[in-house]
Amino acid sequence: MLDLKFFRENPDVVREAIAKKKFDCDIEAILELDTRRRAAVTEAEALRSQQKAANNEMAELPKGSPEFLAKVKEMKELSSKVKDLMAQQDEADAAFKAAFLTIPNMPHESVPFGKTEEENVVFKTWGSTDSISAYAKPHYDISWFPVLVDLARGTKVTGSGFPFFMGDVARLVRSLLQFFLDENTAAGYVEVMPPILVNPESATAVGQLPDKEGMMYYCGQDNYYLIPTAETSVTNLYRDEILEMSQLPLKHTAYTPCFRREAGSYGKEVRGLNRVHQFDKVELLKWVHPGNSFAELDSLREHAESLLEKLGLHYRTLLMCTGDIGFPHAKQFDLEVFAGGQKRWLEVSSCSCFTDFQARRANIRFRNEEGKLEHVHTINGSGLAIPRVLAAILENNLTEDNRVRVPEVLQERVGKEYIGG
RNA sequence: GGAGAGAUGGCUGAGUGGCCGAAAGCGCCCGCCUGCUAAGUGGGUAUACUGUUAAACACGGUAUCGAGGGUUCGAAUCCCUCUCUCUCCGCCA
Repeated sequence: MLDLKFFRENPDVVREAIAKKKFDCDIEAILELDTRRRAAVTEAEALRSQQKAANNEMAELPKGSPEFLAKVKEMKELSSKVKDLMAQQDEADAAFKAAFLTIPNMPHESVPFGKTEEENVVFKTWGSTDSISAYAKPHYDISWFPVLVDLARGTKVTGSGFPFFMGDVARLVRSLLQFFLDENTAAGYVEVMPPILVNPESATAVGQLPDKEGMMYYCGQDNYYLIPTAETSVTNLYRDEILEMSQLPLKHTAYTPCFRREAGSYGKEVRGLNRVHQFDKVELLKWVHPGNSFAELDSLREHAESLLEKLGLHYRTLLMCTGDIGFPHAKQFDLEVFAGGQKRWLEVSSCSCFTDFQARRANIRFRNEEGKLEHVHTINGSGLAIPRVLAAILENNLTEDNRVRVPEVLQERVGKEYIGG
């Protein structure tokens, strides 16, 4: 969420900033709710103050004395008034808070203006189609693909979009995860294995509730959500805590399965590994000093990019335009790998800076140079998401004899130079 | 799942209806003192919201003793519900 004072004092700035995003949000109505809430607070507290003063007087009076009894009678009336006003205050408070939480983060000034994904800016391209095998084909068209990535049986066991990875592909997946974690650890990110179910408070803190309610799987019996990304649980690791400035930047990496309902998506876009409901991802997260956040975003992005480079995968980095960045995001880069068989770019990482938007919701602060409490800035990005990286490897490295050459950096872990065929 | 105990400020830990935002100790900060890191001594030491204000690190108010409800003129203190922690039993990968 935004800084309340800033919002109140600069509604025009906020209105203008979020108008560039695709989210609807009635600033006027929210300002109104704020005014109403403050009036309610002032009124209730004035009366409450009166009540407290009277109570202190009563404490001095002898218990059963006539004065005491008279006071009790008098106070009864005030007491019920206080109760009413407090209830009104609570109601006004709740209404305001709920509305305030629907305001998205403001895009950073370095974010290009644009209405749709068409207007994202290609920030960087690495490699070329020269690296792609002449025999490349869409991964789902490789003859042995249905055997080693068994979507049919996954559908039987769970539902569509829950693949079984088999044999050498399973091993390749595991190797990728280990490779990413090892690289991230070497870059100073401390490994974490978090819970993959979270409570609603955690989902709210990162901005997934109420924005993306329908995207998450929900365990109603216990009121838990399955995480759509490790960000959801790991960002909450330090919720309601005060960090030491000397700890910043705090860096973590986490492997988790991720669950996304992706309701309503069908067709070519979702064939094979392009979009599944459960997938594995390694995430990178940072908690940083507000002064460095955008430089820290760049270094995180560059690290994520280095992973693709080490795998030898042709990719591009998009600087997302205002109309395509997410609800809690101030700035966002997407990394897209080129799948040479499908001849499509597939998103494998999204690296974002949330400024203090999440930290405010999650109440993550640090003591700054002046000893005052301040919210940290949070940054995260995938490093990386498995299925589409896997898809690109399968497509781009397909050989004449229908096998797939394992990227060199993984060959030792996989124990083979070629798989499939 | 069953039985019992508990949850208080950065930490330890008092406090069973009013004068308790909360004793005391520790820690931390500021000052004094002492010819050197120690001891002693005086003071200070939460956060959020809100009002006054041009604005405040200024002054005032309210809230916060696990969470939510209730009783009462008044709740850290009494009652109910929930959550979590610990101990014992059962069950189980």
